[in-house]
Amino acid sequence: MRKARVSVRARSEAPIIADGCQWRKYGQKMAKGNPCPRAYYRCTMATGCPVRKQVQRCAEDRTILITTYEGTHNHPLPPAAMAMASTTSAAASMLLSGSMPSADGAGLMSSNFLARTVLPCSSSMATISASAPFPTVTLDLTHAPPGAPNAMPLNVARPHAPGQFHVPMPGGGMAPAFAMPPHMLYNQSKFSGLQMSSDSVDAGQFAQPRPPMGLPGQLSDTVSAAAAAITADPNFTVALAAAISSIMAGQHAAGNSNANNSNNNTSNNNVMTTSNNTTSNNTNSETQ
DNA sequence: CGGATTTGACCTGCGC
DNA sequence: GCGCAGGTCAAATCCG
Repeated sequence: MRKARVSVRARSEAPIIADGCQWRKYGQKMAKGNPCPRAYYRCTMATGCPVRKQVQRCAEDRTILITTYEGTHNHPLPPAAMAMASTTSAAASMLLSGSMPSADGAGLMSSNFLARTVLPCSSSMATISASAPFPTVTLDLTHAPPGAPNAMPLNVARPHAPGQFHVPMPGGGMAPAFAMPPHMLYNQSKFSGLQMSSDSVDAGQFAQPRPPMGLPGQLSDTVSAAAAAITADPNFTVALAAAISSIMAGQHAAGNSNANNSNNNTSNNNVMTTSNNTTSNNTNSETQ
């Protein structure tokens, strides 16, 4: 079963993006063709959490940090991360619904549709790769929001692999992607869940102690606060990284829950839901 | 002293 | 079959 990956290209001076999860470094290798070493991290927020991430600086511009997430959290994530996951899960759903073996045509088109539908306000660039060994969605945050001092057209220098699908997000800044009201975020998560499998939605999405339908007031407040914090936080990549982690978690949950109905999902195997996983202390909330 | 990081060795998959 | 590159392991080391 192929694993879906979500990679985030972000401009960061720090050696690693603080995404709210606890990571333990377990290896480092020099990648061919890149003078910068690639670091391997494993999630240590819960014992046995299979989530891993690779961190590598872009060879073309070392201020860009490429973080690739793989796997799924098997532990709960805080509501704030869940809210972010709702948005990013949309990107993941695009990936999973559009990167299937036969996704060269219609699949990618639907991805485009989803991209425009779900992330209408983001100026970030979502790249869906259907030809890669693993279905991969790349969120390119190197396009800083308007007014950002270090906004640079880095993307143009990046060689785009054939088969990759770029979805320019209309809108002003990337932050607005998270500026939607909480119910919107939740609807997004439902939407992305519905793109996949109903089982996934039931089993994986929001496995936290809360009603499956609708957003309780308390959670709504939390999410709202999180969204506000995110939008107000200049360090947007932190938030996104946490969200990506959550996405991957959702994928895993979907995969698990789909174990008994894989025949129903052959066209979109392993779709993700926003699920249960969650990063606990999000850096955003910390910084607020 | 315990946990995290470093780093060389080892394993595995893939291309030639 | 062989060599290479990516990924992981685990002992040594570092740090709070």
